Amino acid sequence: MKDLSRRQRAILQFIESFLDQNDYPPTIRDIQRDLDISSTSVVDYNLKVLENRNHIRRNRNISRGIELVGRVNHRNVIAIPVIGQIAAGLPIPVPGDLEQADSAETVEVGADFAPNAGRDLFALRVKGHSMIDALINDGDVVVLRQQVTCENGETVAVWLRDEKETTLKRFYLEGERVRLQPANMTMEPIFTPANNVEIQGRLVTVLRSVV
DNA sequence: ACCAAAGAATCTTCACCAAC
DNA sequence: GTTGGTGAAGATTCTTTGGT
Repeated sequence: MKDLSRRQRAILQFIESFLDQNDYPPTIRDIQRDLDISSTSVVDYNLKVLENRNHIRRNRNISRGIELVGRVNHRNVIAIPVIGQIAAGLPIPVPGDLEQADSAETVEVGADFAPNAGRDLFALRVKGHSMIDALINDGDVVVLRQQVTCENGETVAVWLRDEKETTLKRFYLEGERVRLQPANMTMEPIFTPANNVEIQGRLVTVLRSVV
């Protein structure tokens, strides 16, 4: 905050209080009017500075494309419990006991990411690089919707009874057997009898941790 | 400590564009 | 025409630096 001019702090504060009062960010002209600035260029200049210093993000393709960095708008956020890990060779907790899952850890995603989300969402932390073929890396969190059926082509977490493994793959039912297709085309799909497969949930989104 | 010069940061004016 | 936004050019203010 110390690296900001008085005007930049005022703009930042205005955006914050505007977001509190409304569910959408202000326009450049809103800021200009409220702070008694004579030109939109001043606002734009200061927004650029704030953007460079990582206080805000801007989407210039859309109107009202200002976003505060590091601020969560709780009205539009869903907290999802991280109930376990997903890794080759390790079973995952059954997402039936969501209620009592002592998931101290939760992840927050924007409501836009998971429309119509209810209590049926859960998250798993990816352990190891076993799913790098699905562009999912060690430490990422996958958000899944709890369900036992799915459409062909959907990416799902499946429990393989015989192998005692959980894996995240694209699901194709082909007669009596199931093809579990990795995202990476150079990798071989897994074929397994349909009754060996137990669908745990469908992939909703992947949260990548950038450290 | 004081002051002036130089450079950086900030602001203004004006013109312009695109979408509605 | 209105709204939301950008860009260029130049003016003003602030900060730093160097000389005394």
